[in-house]
Amino acid sequence: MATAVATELRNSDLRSASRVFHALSDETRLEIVAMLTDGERCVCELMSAIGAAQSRLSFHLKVLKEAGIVLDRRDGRWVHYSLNKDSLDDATAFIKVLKPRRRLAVIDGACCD
Amino acid sequence: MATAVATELRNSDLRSASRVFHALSDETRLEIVAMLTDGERCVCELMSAIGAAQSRLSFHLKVLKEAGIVLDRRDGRWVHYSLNKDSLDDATAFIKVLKPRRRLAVIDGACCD
DNA sequence: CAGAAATATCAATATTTCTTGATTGATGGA
DNA sequence: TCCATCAATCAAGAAATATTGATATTTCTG
Repeated sequence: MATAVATELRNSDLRSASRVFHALSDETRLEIVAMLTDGERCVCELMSAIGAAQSRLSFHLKVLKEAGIVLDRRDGRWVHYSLNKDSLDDATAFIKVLKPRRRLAVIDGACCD
Repeated sequence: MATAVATELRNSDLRSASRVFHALSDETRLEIVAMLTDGERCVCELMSAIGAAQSRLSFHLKVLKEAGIVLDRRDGRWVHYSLNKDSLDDATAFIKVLKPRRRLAVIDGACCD
């Protein structure tokens, strides 16, 4: 039995939203995103700022990239990462859809029995 | 070396934010939250709507509750869950802090070399 | 061209999270 | 009180994620 909202949300929406939220669910990745708030950074800068091993950082950057949260740009030997503002807007929009709207259950009376 | 934003974000903020995002990172839990958008529901309703075993649902509700996303209310034999609007607002506010602000790296010139 | 630097990838392991089935606790009705 | 119902918890196993160290790839420099 689908609710109004459940009907609005396609499965693909759920999947991509959960991927974005998963990408934001790790403290290391949040630190990365916070650093990128000031502008793009290369991996080497993130490494020293965050104090994580290179392969570990690379792993987390990949998660963020696959979720669409960051973009990468190669410049010679360096790869610069930056935030994808749109993806954060999408996340915000998704949360907005999830907000309480009306209290049907209370209006309708008890659910059960 | 902390950025301006990193300075703004205390560790406890990162921890609670990652907990909230983790709670939203699972499709089953997003379905639950979507259902609760229409108002509070008891576990039995969620079970049939979502088609998940009781212990599985209970597990996910606990994750949501510990992240502060849902509230529970006992009513006789039933426990009703509802959304905590504030927590979703907090998540939105947190994402807002994470948005790109200016492009220091570009203004400053290359990071490396 | 050889070597170094920056980053990605891979394989192995560790850690965390999820699912399932069984048990337990609480509540209300006969 | 006894039983049924609703929901939380627990234990065990499965699955997904994360970490580490080693290796591969690309690009720059001498």
